[in-house]
Amino acid sequence: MAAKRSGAQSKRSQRTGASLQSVQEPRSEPALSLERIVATAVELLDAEGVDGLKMRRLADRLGSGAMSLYWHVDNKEEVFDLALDSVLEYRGPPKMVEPRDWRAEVVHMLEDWRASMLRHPWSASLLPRRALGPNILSRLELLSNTLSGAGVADADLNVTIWSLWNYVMGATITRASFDLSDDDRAAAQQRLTRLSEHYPTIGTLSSAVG
Amino acid sequence: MAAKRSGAQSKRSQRTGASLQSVQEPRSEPALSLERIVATAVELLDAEGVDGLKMRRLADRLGSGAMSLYWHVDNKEEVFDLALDSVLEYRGPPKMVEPRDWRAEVVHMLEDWRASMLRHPWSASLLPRRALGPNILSRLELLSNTLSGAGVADADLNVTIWSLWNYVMGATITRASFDLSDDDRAAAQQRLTRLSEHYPTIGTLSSAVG
DNA sequence: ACCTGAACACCGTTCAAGT
DNA sequence: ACCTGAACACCGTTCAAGT
Repeated sequence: MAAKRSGAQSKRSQRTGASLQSVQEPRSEPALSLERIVATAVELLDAEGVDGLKMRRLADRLGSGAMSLYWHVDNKEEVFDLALDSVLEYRGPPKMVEPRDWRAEVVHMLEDWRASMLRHPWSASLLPRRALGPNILSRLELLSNTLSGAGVADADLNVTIWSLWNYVMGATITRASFDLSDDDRAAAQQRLTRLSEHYPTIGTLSSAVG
Repeated sequence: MAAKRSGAQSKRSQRTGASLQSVQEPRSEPALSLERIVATAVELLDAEGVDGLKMRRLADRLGSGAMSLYWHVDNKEEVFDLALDSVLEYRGPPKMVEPRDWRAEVVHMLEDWRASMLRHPWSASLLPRRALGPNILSRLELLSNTLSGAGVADADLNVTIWSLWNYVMGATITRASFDLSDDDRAAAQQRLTRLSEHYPTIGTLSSAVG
């Protein structure tokens, strides 16, 4: 996903005095691009969570000045939206199955969707609060078309789609937030067991959420 | 919910010079208390959403200095946790039904839970990311006990509870985020219909989410 | 015990400017 | 077209102090 086309001018090479902390950025950075910004934002979100994404930190990782981002992007919210949608891209079902089985196709897309969100735990809790990007809209469109082709009446499409949406979100969002960070997870676990004295039955609840 | 016991000393009455913007705070404020802080935080969250809760703004509403909050509360996160849990309090099923029907009891608690979250749309998206407070733990405990009493084997309790949890969350979280703010809602609606050209079927999706 | 203002560190973003 | 640092507004929180 990282752009690698042209070599960068590395205008800041003259700045390197002692190059103490330049271990993080080994070579001259490629030019800034929306693609690279989004990919790096996803990395940062994976590593540090939603609160870890700061414009300056993102710029640092990209080896650029903090303000350079604002030429490619309007504001931080747009970074969130782009990172979120980029993670939800759907490449379609495996080519193996040619006999178009609508049920298998729906299940595959939904399971892939859930897997994508679990791979990037911040995305699940972000998704309901942000506008729907093109990739998630594509998934909904595919779902809609497949169900429609399978014979679901137009009048029922709405409820069907939102039911599936709700099902996947419900089966994912709690599970994903358990994976948010090891610290939180450990703390939550500890808190649960500590409170098990006051809430006897609940104390035995494992974290097998999904 | 607002504490009303003792009159406050109103030490800042001597400060009022022209009292231009004192329309918002009609009388001498009651003393600060955790109860009052949490109740006001909920008000603020209802009115302005998650991003609208700032310590200074909260203090303003309470008619106190910004730093006074920090005597009652460790940090902003604790305010979130307390506000969230306060909104999830369960007062139990109506007294009418004496013949303890476990199914009715479970359904009532879950529907009440969902209704509570929809009444405070910020709470649904906050719940999966925060530690479980005493009120939500009480609900889980009640659920656990009721199901157990109804004959659900201990080995199945875990899966049962989390399935119900996931179902309620799925049925609530998307719906709640539609109610987050009228601005967002309108923008999302407009965005959906604008994008309906590229995604023909999706464009007809109404917001009848839940 | 309870409250306060000044001050600090940090962060998103504007702006005027550089190439 | 693309990038930059200085500067501003804002926010959470520390601290030393008041009553």
